[in-house]
Amino acid sequence: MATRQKTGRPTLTREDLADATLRLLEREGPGGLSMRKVAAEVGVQAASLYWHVQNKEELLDLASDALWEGLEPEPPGAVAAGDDWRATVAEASRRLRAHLLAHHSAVRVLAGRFAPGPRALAPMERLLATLRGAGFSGPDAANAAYTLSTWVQGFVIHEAVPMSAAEERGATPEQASEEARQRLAALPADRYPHLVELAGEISGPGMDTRFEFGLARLLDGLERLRGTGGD
Amino acid sequence: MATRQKTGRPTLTREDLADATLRLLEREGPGGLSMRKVAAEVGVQAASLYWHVQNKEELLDLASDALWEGLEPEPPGAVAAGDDWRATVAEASRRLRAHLLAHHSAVRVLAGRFAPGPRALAPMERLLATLRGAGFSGPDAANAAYTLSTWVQGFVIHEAVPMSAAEERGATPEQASEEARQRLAALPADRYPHLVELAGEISGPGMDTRFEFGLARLLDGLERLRGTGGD
DNA sequence: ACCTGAACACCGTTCAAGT
DNA sequence: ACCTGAACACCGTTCAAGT
Repeated sequence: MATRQKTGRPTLTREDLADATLRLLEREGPGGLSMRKVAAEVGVQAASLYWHVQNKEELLDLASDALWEGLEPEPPGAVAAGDDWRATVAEASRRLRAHLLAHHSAVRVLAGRFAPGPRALAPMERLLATLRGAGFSGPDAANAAYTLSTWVQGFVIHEAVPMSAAEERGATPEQASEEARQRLAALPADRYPHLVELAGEISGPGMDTRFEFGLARLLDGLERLRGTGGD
Repeated sequence: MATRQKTGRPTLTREDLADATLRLLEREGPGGLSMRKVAAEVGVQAASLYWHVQNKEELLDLASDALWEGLEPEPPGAVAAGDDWRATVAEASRRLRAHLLAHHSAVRVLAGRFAPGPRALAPMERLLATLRGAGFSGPDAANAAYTLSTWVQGFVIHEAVPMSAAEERGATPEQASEEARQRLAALPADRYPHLVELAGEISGPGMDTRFEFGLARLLDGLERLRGTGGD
């Protein structure tokens, strides 16, 4: 009894499994994930998953691709064409960061699977279009897009991991960053003079500022490559 | 019988456990890791690990910190002081990438744990020293170091994951990147014109070129912030 | 202080069997 | 074509007990 028909959908999709995995990850955190629980989440026995998916590995790959779902394109009207490629790229980067951060628990688990899946294609295409429209050559646009997206993802991993870890321990991000600051400040000043001096700057949590800093440097570097630098 | 004394070392260190975990990860790949196997690797029963470590989570954190071991400082004499901060930072970045890539299997598993542990302190201190020596303010140096290291780590994750995944399937990196290229080239050209056009550039495997591209952009952006742009 | 043996609840995966 | 039940080998973790 209690077969799947009650959901109304004819059969289980691989997408359904990916979504269920992501949902479970957000709800129970890392470690709360198992084939049996994913199966339960979609109303089926664990063994049934192996009809749709080869193994857990493949399920996690599907989930990591599903992470791109819901990343909205920046509104095209909000930004002028031509020379304002900087604003467009900046906005896309900020949206990507915010989107991934909204799934920080999943990011922590899926970080080791960041590889471009089918759902990452559309955002990548948009970024390439912006860059080519700004006058970058094909290879430069490809390299620039790669640099930007690896940076944003690396940034978010570093942001999401302590966030998710602190959450598990029941601490706020502020508490966690204050602890980090104290650890740095307590270091031997003769061996680590700069870490001690800059403990406050290093341990955040001015993450927005830090993101904008990196973004601005990257865009400046790209602008210089592009040849002209004025507005 | 067969107690630990035969190794000569008095007792098991947390460092020993971290090293054993890393060794196991490299040797058996992701999925070949278990408390029982780590215990066997150090010649002990699984239950004994819980004397040294709270749980598997903590063991993996130790291992992710051990990943920084063996990262050699760039030779100070190889690079002139003062204005050649670019060369020093570039060399440090290349060394970090090479070092992490030499542990790509571990990187794939530990990617979701990239947070600064005790062994990451020395490299970070060196980077900060270089940047401050180049004239960056404290906050700028802290932000620049953060940007650089998140980027390198994000880059390496994207490089290591397909590498390690291909290895598991018994394919070479070249085969894997050729497959990726074909998948991109086969996309509908009306929806993804740029991805199709740039399939070759995007799927690599010109990873060295791509790394140098990102590094150059980042350094250019930092140089501009620093104020002057000559040599 | 450090390690073992045995146990518990749970896990990923397979496979013959059902519809 | 899709799902189940039962089974297998293995897992993380606890805990009383040993030395």
